[in-house]
Amino acid sequence: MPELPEVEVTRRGVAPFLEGRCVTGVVLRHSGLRWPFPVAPLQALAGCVIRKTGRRGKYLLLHFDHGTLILHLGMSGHLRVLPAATPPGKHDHFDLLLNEEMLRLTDPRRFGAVLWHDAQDGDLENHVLLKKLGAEPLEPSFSAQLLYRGTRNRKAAIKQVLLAGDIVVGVGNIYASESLFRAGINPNTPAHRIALARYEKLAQAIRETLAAAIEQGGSTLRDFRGADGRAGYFQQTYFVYDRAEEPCRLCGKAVRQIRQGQRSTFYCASCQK
DNA sequence: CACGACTCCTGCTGGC
DNA sequence: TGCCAGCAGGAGTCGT
Repeated sequence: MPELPEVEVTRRGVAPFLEGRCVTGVVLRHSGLRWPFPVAPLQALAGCVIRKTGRRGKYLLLHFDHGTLILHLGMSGHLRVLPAATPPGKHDHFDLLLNEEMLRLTDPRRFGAVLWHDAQDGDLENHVLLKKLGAEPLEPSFSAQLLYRGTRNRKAAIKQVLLAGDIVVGVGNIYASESLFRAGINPNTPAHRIALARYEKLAQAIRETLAAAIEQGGSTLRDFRGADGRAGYFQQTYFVYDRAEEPCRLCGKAVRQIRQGQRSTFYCASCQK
């Protein structure tokens, strides 16, 4: 399930094949994913050059002179660069043609998105889906202070606040559990009751968790081009995620699984207070 | 505003 | 062996 590290690794994997390349057409095999495809703007991309790739939270951005293509992988989506003649599979919903190659979006569960932001509609940062997003966790704007100040009136559990994405983006269900474990914070703790010193540990834990995941994903970069790779996912070793009843890697006590807002959370009651 | 429930979708797992 | 309920999950939307 793509979280920020997977999305960033995807961006790095496909960027060399996209930046500076001219779009020769698009193919749509479905009316849309989470939202209907923006058919007219997509068709108008033929002849336009992809200037640069980017990322905001879990949104992948392809910048053109006249606007930006916004891609989201949902929880089952992945992108690959393939020969243009590659026959489509059942869940291949969108191709961006680039002469003899193409960028293909596959998404079995169709939680993903393909959207267009026109430069005439103002700054990309003001796009309805992007403007409420919190800080980028791997950029200097993210800090313990930001977490602390942002949570003074938040009584919800810290795990829930991290997932909400309005203070910091890109911390999905897996990395929320992992980061809270590394910081030694119980996921049930009301966010406004956590002191600045503990947010220092959490901010550092989030940075380290995400950076380590991106580094691990680096080995899959070449898989984003070609038909035989499994681009988009990479297996990792987790401290607590998906390890219910297994021994904590630090203290050996059984990892607990609880439900928070219809989502599974994993933690060690002994190491996280 | 803050927050929790609900929702979209398909593939996989477990129970019978 | 087959069937089906339940679960997984990002994040927008809606009701409170």
